[in-house]
Amino acid sequence: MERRSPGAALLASSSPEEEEEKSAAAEEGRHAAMAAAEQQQEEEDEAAVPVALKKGPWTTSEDAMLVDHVRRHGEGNWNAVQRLTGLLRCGKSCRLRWTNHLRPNLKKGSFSPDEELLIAQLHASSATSGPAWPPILLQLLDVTDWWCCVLSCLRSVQLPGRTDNEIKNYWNTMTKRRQRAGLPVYPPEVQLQLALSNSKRCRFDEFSNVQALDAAASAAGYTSSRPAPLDLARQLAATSQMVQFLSSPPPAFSAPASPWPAARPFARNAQFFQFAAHHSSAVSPSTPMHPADLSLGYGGGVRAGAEQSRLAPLSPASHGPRVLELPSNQFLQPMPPASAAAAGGGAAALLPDHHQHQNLNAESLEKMLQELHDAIKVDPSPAASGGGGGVLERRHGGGGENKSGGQHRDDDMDTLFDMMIPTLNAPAAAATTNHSGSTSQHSNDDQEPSAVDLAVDLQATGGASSSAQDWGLDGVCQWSNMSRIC
DNA sequence: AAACAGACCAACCGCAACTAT
DNA sequence: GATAGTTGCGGTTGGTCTGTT
Repeated sequence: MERRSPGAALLASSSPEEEEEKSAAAEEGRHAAMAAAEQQQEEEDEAAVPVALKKGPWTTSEDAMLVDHVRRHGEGNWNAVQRLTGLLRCGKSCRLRWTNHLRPNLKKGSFSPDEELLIAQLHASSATSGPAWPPILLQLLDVTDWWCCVLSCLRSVQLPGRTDNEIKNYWNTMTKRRQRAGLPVYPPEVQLQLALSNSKRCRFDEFSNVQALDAAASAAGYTSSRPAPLDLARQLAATSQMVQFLSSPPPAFSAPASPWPAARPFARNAQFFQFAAHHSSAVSPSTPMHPADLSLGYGGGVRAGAEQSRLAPLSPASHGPRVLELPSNQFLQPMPPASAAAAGGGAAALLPDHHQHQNLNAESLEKMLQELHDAIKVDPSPAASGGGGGVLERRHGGGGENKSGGQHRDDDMDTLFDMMIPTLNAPAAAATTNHSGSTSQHSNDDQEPSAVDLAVDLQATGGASSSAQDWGLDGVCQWSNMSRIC
């Protein structure tokens, strides 16, 4: 039951001729709109009467005006839309319309089993850690928010093209349905995840009891149409690659003080990686944000000490032609390989070759990650560690010395590697266990992967998100995927 | 065929957090 | 530090579609 909005139809791909016609029509409409807007502005100035903003469903012409506005000015500053285009919609409504319907690379249609499971996992973690769908691994590992942000890179590709609203609606509907049916909201593997989040010091072999989980899944009413369970284990395995890479060589690793507040970690993360052109708050490639800067921004909004503690550019390529941030590069603007790699984050590095996007240069990605690793080895400045110890210190009792926070970070990292490294050291056996167990339970399931390799099987971790068409749009890596989970 | 209920989804609202001035 | 503007998130509502009776 897929219903396409007028806006979706507006953005649907078509022939070049049609595109030209559309473009011309849009241009014409834009001029008319601009003229109307100017006239309206004059009238408003004269009358000084507040304009009655329109509510309710959007029309195609309104969509066209909004799309054209974003095409010209980029995302952000939504309240200017009404002023610049004459669109009788409040900025909030414009943002919502763009985000949920007009934005390119939106994924419509029903959720796949992979996505459903991921949503359950993400929701389960948010149930224990607060709002904003935090990374599931944060609760499992209790690592610093810095790591939270790194791991968010992985999560960002899990549900590409899905909007908050879409996920929210799905979740509300699904939970209502399941509760009405007397079934548990979370699938068994997510319940296990919740249990493990309490124990924290879980080990990989705790994930290997696939048959028991599948039995529980059947008992709980989850059908065999979903993929093999324990994708969480694969996520952990895939994530551990990222973690291990970033932390190599492990003894020298030193994570900076937690730079971001616990809430909305991913918004911060997106800012960290995006390049600015329009948005005032974005980070330009020539002025990369050091975590310490951000830590100073925590609470006080100050970026003192930025000059002496600048993070080296993630990649030399990031000095290349300036690319627009989110809204603009979605309009098929080329992206430097390193930028594309950054957009892909660690997850892209974990993609099997046949799943990697053509623009994702493995070497540049590796280089970027190495630079990132080097950057996070930089000791946080006193100001940063003192003022921005922030989340970590609060998590561990708050107000502690920097040294104390560092010790906690060490503990966190011990926990992290204690869990992660065995995943890498013994992936084959575990994969075999997982695979065989799953196959026995899902022998009729066409979605069962033909070969399970914990070290590289990101397809399982990201579900449908790992396909090339989901990751890229006509050769452009989807930066919007970095801004949120959907 | 009509009426009804449930599901789905777009849109709005209120609040909180963040940022710039 | 105060304030206004901007943005994001979660809850909620109302319209539309679909399946059932």
